[in-house]
Amino acid sequence: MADSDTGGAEGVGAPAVRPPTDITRGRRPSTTREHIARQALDLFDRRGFDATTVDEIASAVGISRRTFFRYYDSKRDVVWGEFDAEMVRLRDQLMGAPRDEPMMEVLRRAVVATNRFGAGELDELRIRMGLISTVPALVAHSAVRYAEWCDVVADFVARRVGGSPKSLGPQTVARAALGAAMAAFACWARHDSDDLTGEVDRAFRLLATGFDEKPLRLWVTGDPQSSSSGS
Amino acid sequence: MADSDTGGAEGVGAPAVRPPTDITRGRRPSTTREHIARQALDLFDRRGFDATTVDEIASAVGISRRTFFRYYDSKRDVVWGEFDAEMVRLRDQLMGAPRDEPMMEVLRRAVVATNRFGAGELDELRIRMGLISTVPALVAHSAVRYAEWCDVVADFVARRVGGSPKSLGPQTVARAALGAAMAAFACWARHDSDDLTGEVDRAFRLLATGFDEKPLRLWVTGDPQSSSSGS
DNA sequence: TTCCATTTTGGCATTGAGTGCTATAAAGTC
DNA sequence: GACTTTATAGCACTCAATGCCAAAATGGAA
Repeated sequence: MADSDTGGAEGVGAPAVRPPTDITRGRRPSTTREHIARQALDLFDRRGFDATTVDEIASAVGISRRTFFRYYDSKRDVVWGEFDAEMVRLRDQLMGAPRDEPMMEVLRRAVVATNRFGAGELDELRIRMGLISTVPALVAHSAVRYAEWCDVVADFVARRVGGSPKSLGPQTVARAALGAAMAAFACWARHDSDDLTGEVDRAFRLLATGFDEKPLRLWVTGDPQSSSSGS
Repeated sequence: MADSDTGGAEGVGAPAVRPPTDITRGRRPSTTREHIARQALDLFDRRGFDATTVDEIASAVGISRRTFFRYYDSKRDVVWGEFDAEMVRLRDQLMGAPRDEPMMEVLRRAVVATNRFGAGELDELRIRMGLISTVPALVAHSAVRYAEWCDVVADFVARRVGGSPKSLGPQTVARAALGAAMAAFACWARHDSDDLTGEVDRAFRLLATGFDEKPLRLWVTGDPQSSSSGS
């Protein structure tokens, strides 16, 4: 009550910062999540994630340690950035697909679509993905951050094949799909394949064939050091 | 430098405890990993993982906090128990399979085989699996603990289809397979399906068909509460 | 201008995990 | 009994994360 509501069901990672409307009352925030993320990623990239303390990040941004934790719930969360927003897109993509399109095809196209990024974002994204797939603390945290992603996929699968989203079928599809996506991300972040969506597409095509060994063209693609082009 | 090495490349989870042979020199250990695990799991089960401090575990066992960390690298590692030993079995199963047997069939049988447990172990295993798949800190840690599992599978796949174990194909199979296994574990730990290997088998059969929607018999199995029969 | 409500910030204290160092206790050997 | 080996306990320390409260900053109202 006593609140000029305008919707604003957006404050997932930003607790009190970023009010729903642009009313400017009270003290203005001294920084932004984006600014903090840029400074932090720069430190992570140069000194390493574990070797960078929250105090150093806060000091680089020009805020106190306590304020840092008002913008991000943890040091790890900085690396994920605005990941939550992408989940809405994934759900829309999955639920908006025609019923007669095969399930795994919908899934593949949805994941590919939600992972298209502009050329300007790719450098920072590669740093993020590289950290997520190599630093143990972040590899660990990814399981928690991607849990909601799994829920979205499991809901979609449950609608298609029936049963509860918690039952074996939907859960297996969701977690296997997550594995495929993470494999694509990690491979893209490792070497310099500039084609992130291509890697995702290939991973999901492999998944949808049940990893059949016969179509070798699906297997010999993303291997930069061995295959010398051709074939 | 200045270090009398004796080999001993076995100390993964048990740093100084448990020497390779049974020579009894020096002070004898005052407890065992198993004893600590039992006490800790009991506390986790009753009070919750996060609400249980290492001090409480140590006090329950009758050792000091510092000694606890000589038996386990972290509080989370207690829940995994002797997980490392199973990895050797998995590798043996995978590498010992005949070349003409289909890859995904070998994988399914290997994972099923390494997850057979005696009736006496199932109660504790369910507690472990329940914690691993529900407590956020453990869900997170699972990504790190299962990384080696993924490496074993990726090595196996790379031998079959060629290329580096780090390339997209093997990585995708490995991570998707891990997802399938985790889904089976979680479903088994949730409800009271006493058939753990059955769940694993079903998950890997789904995976090997590329999650084809048509064979409905694969999808409608593990769904205890809903499924009022009829579509 | 002064007071007030609102919102962000910063400092302080606290908890808890995890690590390094050192002294001590227990066991066998000479 | 002296010596070596091994495990333990205790202490100090770092760092992430949280709760609490006072102070600062901003706009609006009296």
